Amino acid sequence: MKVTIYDVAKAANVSIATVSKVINNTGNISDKTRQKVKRIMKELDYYPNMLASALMGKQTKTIGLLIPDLVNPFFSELARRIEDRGHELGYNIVICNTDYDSAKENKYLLLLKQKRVDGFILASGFEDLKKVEELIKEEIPVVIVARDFPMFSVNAVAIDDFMGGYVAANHLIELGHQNMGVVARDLWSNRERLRGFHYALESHGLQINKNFDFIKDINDHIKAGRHMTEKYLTGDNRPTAIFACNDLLAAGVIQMAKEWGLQIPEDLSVIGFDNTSIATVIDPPLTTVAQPIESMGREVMDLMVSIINGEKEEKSRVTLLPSLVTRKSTQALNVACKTN
Amino acid sequence: MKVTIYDVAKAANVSIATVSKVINNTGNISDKTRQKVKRIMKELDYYPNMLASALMGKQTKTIGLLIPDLVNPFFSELARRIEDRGHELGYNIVICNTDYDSAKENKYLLLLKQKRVDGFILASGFEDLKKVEELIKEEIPVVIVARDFPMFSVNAVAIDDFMGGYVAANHLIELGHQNMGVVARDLWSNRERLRGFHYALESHGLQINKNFDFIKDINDHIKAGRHMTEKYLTGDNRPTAIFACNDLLAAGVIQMAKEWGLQIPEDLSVIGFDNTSIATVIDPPLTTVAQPIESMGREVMDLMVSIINGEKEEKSRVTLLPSLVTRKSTQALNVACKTN
DNA sequence: TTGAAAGCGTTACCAC
DNA sequence: GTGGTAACGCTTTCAA
Repeated sequence: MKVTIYDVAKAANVSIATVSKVINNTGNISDKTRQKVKRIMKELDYYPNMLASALMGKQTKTIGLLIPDLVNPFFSELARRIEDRGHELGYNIVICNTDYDSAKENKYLLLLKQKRVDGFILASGFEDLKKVEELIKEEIPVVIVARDFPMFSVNAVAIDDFMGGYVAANHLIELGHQNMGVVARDLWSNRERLRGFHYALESHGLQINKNFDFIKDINDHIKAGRHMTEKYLTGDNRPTAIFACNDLLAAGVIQMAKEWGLQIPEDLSVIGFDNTSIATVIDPPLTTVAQPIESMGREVMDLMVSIINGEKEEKSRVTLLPSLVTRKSTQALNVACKTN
Repeated sequence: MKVTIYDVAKAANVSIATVSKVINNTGNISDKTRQKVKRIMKELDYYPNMLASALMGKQTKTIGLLIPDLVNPFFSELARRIEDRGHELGYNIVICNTDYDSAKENKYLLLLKQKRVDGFILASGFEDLKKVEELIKEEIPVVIVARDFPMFSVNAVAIDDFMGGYVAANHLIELGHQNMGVVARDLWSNRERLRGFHYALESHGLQINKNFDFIKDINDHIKAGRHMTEKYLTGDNRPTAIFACNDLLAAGVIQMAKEWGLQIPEDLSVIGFDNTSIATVIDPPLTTVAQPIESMGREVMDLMVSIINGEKEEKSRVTLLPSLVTRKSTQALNVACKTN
């Protein structure tokens, strides 16, 4: 059988209260007994049952992470950074792939509440915010990450998506592009990026390509990027540059453009978003708007822990700034292109 | 405060024993009380505290997954499939990035044992097997996945790595290649793949390129692939084909070869391993030896659950078979190449 | 068909 | 300094 605090107490000839105190470094106990108890614990290969201590009101040292899809490199990298920081701080991460499906979100939420996780980090869609409000009402720590946030008070860390779109647009404008397509999903963050993109264009008297439409295909970003690109290329008034709202979409754009015999960036400039590892894997290496994924992971975990420890009175929002990473997939508008 | 089974019992005018029975569908209770209790649970928004029931000997419905690195697409895809199947079966997954670091492995193992996870799935390196033996001795369910296994009795699911290497070699041999390089790490699975590769070559009287060496750089597979490729390209007796032991390494190989002005596959055939999502993202699309990641995830989780439920008397091993996925990065040896 | 009570492995308060 | 003991929220026998 498992060895418990009783076994240790008996073997050390002390009470369980004493053992508990040496485990937690609380109370006053003589150095002699402390040493003895520690020795016995080693000998018996005893390790405390955290379920029991959590039942007594201690933390479970476990955080639930709800994320749309680990296969998406942005999220797997984010998950990795969150887990890294969690590990440093003594927390384990339970990972949940939601697929933007609110039924799954709810199932996970309930299950993890039953397991008494110390808090939730939500990277998921959560277009429906009732559940988030519920958590807050139940006083369960929540932090939202990597999506922009609702109008009510909630802890969050995210980048300025509006600015990200703005940066992307300015880069293309500086390169002389005037006819730009966008590939985006109908999600909050993508809408914000689009808004920023629009904003930059408008201040230069430009508009995005008429053939723009939000993509519907949720399952496969690459396919979606390909599909939307085809639409741009078959349509009249072909864009000379495309802004894809994430790197995966951009990969699809590039694939399809190549299949059409276009050269990137000579015939079409492509800019992505996220700066995931695939940006350097595809050919040409992708110019993209970088999210500081590592900092985001760190910040969100730090924020979570400070909330758990009651160090935050007020809700707080951390906004990180995106930055342009220039690689080879964008270039100045080639005038010859206009004949297309 | 949290609502407990006592609150429900009081509100329903029954004992907590009765409430417990309706929660677990055990014992005999009249339909009338069952309905009443259920109604009250809803009204009070009651959900059972799983810590308490786990303390009483029930499962925690949580599995620890130790994996080297979520950023590696092979592992993130595997983790996703495991989590998917776990979710279907009512289990949550705690994810742990070990970076092949046995100190981290040990920390995670201990921590999760304290949290009384129902079992461990080990995708990590675990070249040191003492810890695995310890788990088995403690009768904690363990399944090893995606690495070949030690000489002692342990549950495992993996592909036949030897055969994978063999398949890769045969493909290249059929294409007429005679001078082949390999890019591999000094890990069990890679060694097996290499052994299979060798075996196929030898039965055709061939040997791998003399410049072969295991790569040491652990952090960055792409960089490692690039580096090893450079070695092959600068050395005399240049290979006409390269077998990279995973897709990421293959991506590095292709990058470097292109930088040297080589055309893939005209000047150099490249074959990868894993068939992760990046195989279709890079250019040209990568010919690779596919691991059936989805099946692996499913099998490993199913095996884990059957062990937890005591349905397995003996240890079992599931060996899945790799298969060749032909894309554009390999082609028949171009005779003109030999002048290189 | 229902309920009382013992126990799961801790922590924390209060005596001694 | 140390120990007894009442929680924590649940499951499970055993009586009623």
